Amino acid sequence: MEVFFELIKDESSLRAACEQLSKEPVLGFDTETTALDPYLGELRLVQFSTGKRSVIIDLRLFGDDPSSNPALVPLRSLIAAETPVKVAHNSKFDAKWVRHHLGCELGGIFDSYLASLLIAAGESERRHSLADVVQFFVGTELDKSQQVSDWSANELSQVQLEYAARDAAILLPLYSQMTERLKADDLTRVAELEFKAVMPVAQMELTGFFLDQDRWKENITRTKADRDVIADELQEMLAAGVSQVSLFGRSEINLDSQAQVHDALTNLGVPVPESTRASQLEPLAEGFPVVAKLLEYRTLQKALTSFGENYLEFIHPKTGRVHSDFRQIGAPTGRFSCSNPNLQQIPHETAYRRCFRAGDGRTLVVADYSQIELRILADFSGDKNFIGAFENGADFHAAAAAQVFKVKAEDVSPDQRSFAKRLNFGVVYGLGAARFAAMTGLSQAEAEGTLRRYFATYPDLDGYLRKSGDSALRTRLARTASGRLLKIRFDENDRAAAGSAKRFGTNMPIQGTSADILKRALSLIHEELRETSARLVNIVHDEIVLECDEADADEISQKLRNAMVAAGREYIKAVPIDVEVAISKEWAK
DNA sequence: GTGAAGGGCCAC
DNA sequence: AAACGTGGCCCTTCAC
Repeated sequence: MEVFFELIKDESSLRAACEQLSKEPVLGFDTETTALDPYLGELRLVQFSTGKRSVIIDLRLFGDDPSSNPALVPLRSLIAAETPVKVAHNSKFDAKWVRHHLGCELGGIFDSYLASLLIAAGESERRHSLADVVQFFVGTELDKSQQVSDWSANELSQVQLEYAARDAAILLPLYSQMTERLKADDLTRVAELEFKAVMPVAQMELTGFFLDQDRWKENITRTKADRDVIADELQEMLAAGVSQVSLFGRSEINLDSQAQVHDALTNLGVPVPESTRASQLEPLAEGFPVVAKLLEYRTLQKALTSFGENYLEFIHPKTGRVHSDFRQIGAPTGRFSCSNPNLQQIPHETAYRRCFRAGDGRTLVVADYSQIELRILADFSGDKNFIGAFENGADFHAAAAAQVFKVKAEDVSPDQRSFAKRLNFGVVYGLGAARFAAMTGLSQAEAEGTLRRYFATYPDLDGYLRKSGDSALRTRLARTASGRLLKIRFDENDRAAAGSAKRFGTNMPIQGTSADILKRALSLIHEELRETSARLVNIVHDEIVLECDEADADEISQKLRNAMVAAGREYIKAVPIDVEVAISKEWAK
């Protein structure tokens, strides 16, 4: 593929080129950088393409700090503008570099990577690299061999420039194919929702979250000491079952080995179930102190291995903060995933959460949706009683218990509330009587009775869940409120697979609508707080954490709440949206 | 040494 | 007859 390109080296040709480009409705957009981390590398090239012609800007020729060079004003305006639309593949990457090195936002995003994920609708075997997506939608081969070439060389080779030009150019035919496909699959609305969330996420990754090293290390030291004591005691207890085989005193077993622990427990006469997971062992803990000790060890060991030194390695040498990778379509439901490190699985205990805190003179604003998935379920089902429980005061689970067990609100027993709560959460996932019995200690018959009673109280909820599951099985499709699509694949001869597919198909619209709402909130917040001291630092499915100047905290928290409620109302009409907001120096409530 | 699978457990 | 959804990441085990 021959691509004509112009290499921009000076201010006047840049101004002329930007003027021309700004008249286009759509541009391919790409960057070349000397590293993957915007804090550690140079933004070397910025490329635009109309498809026929590409423009390559060599930023090395515009000074050491492009963000303060007035010659780049036309470039920044073009990049930040909502039109032309900028088609980019994984635009979060380019947005971070542009934000950090040019000091402007990337406006008018059409992201071919996110679009590809939406169209794939959960088909996990599909790949989404630019080359894969171009192959799939345009039908041409794309050579990516220059992607890892040396973009820090003083003189870029003709081959490199042609690669840069072509990568931007291919995005135009890709755009026209993908927009058609998005329309055909009724995915335009959710695509727009995703594209508007890119910039907030890019900014969040750049900002990072401050992790207090000293506090974190105190945790490690304390946990290590506790773990060592427990490990010794556990070895001692387990040795009773295996000591005969060793001539050299006590034989150590590997406490982290499933198989060895299982054998040792069996030798001690413990009736170990097939699995030694905590939920299986818990009933044995009372009768067998060694089992209790093992569970104690596991908790401490988990804390040390998953939430220990490893997190400290992620503190950035330049910023002193943790910059995780957030994938905005991390799950086929549309939920985010987070890694390196995962900030969505920090233990709830204060000892851990308080390590994530605001910088000096700053404070955190922590907001989360109250029972958002249950509200979505209430709205979707239209069940009058279920909706009513949200309107009957603050304690939803108690209100539900009163309805299910037909008692006055003030007469709800702790057990009744607990049953109702477990059912409320469980029904979203397709909880069955056996599991409910196992988790509550009820007999199978009692569990079945309680489930029946629950669904008798909420007949339209029952009806909705049945209809939703049946439809998922029949059509093999599910959608969220924004139109996000899931294709469900299963072998219909495999009953377990069909059951699993049915539960997934039922759950996806609920979980996915929650993700829709969060993403909508992100873009509203981004707009609303653009000129303020507030920065997004973390998101956890139904929770948003901002950091701002202490003086602004009240105002920011108001705006955050308003944006989150407004986002919820766009999708949920029949049930009030409730957001809890806290202002705190630490990420602990 | 490396990588995949399986078990386990943290979050929502 | 079925067995509660989504992720990331740790460790062990086993194959290459």
